[in-house]
Amino acid sequence: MKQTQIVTPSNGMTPSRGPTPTKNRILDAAEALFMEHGFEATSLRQITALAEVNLAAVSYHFGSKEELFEAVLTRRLDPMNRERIALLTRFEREAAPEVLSCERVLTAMFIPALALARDRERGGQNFLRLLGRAYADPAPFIRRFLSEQYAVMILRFKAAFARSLPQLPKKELSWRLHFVMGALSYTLAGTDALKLIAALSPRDAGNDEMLLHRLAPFLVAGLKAPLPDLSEFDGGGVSARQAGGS
Amino acid sequence: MKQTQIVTPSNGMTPSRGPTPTKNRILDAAEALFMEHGFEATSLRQITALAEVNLAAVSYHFGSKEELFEAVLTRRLDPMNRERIALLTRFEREAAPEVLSCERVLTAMFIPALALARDRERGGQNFLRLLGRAYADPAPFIRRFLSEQYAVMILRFKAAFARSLPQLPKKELSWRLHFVMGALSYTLAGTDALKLIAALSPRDAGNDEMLLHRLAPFLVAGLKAPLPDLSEFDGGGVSARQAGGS
DNA sequence: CTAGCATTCAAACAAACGTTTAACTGAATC
DNA sequence: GATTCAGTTAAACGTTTGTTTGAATGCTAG
Repeated sequence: MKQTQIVTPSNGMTPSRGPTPTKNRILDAAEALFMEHGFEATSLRQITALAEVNLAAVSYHFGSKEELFEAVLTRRLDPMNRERIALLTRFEREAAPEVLSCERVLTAMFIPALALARDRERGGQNFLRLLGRAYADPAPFIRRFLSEQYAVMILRFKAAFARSLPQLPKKELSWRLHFVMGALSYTLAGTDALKLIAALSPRDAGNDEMLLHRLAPFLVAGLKAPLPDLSEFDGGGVSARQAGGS
Repeated sequence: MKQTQIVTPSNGMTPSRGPTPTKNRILDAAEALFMEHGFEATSLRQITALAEVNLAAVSYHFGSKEELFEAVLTRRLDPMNRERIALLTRFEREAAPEVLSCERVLTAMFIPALALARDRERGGQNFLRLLGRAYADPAPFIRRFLSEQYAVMILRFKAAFARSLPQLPKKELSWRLHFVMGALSYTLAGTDALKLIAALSPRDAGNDEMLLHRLAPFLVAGLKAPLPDLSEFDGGGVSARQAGGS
């Protein structure tokens, strides 16, 4: 039926006669519009109009609007997370037998995101905002998709962080990683939101590179923070113990 | 035409014959549904069905779907931000002539949010998630509304933070406040997202109180972090150096 | 009683939605 | 030259959307 995968004849035989592969035109348009208006607020007609393809092409190539959305995310997310893991592995190998520092682990998370943000040619800047938005979206299919996409990477990095912060209980680390992801995705999502707080020079806003370099020390300090006093929670009912672990 | 303000006869004259003021029923239903599905994905028909009122009542009482959304936010946000400012002022008065500590300023931000999270009777828990979602929404009318709602409070707190962190340049403080708001709203928005990272006991998830007590030390440490090395940005070149670390 | 007024209601509005259909294209395969 | 099949197309599918209308309702005041 569908699912044919365009051939992309990178060798010489067929001189790539097609104007542009429809599938990619749709993905590019969808990425731009999903980024700007979100999933629900973007219609397939807007997408196909911008992509200059037929409306039915979406159903044909992707099946549904939801599957299109997943394809838009996968296209960039999958390589980025793969890079993150590869980078972390390389860092660990280079540092061996020393344990990786917390900063270094965070760096392995940031560099691929940074590279994507810089890759203006292929949507970069905008895509990270789309991702940040997806993180806050409660739609079940988005949540399911994201946790599947991120599960491997998160577990890998959680283990690395645990090694570099041995004094931190497992549960506390989980929370702090959550905060890290929060600040990161919110920061990436909210170019507009910046104006809420800051009197920033126009040069600064939209400069994701500098942004992430400012974010990193903030997060590292947070990760290394002393443990919170949760005594008031132990006193009460079912005892929210703080995971003796270490 | 509209805008009549229900009388709420709290005294004895008319024994409150109306079953429930329509306006509040709509607000409650809208809050619950906007929280769960977001603004675009929630229809007025879902709202009026849940509220058990006529469809046209929304247009009559609020004018439009967008104005209803703003009313839902205002109802809780306005008092909360007023409380925040009042609390900060009280703290400052009590501490005078000493400067307020960074923790203390953050506490003034958190306590009203915490109180709202606890107020289960009036939507609390769910509302904070709705708010976190709104923060990530790029819809112009939402962005405009939020910055109007927050402008006063943010400026007030920014000044307070500046006093308690005198060594921090203004611009750096702006960024860090942005990160703080990011971690906060993402954390409040993402009860579901928690499961992405953590192996948390069911008791823990959804316990916003403990959550904020874990978040506070994380953010204080971030606010107090040493300044980042931004020398590479002064240089001018794009230079993808990989963040010295370790 | 009557007039005024705020509120509710069922019904309808045009517009836009995601998805499906069936006809058609054009190049490759036998 | 007929067949096959991935790809494209215009048109229509049945829903659902936010908003508007005009008549009904019930209370308050003159």
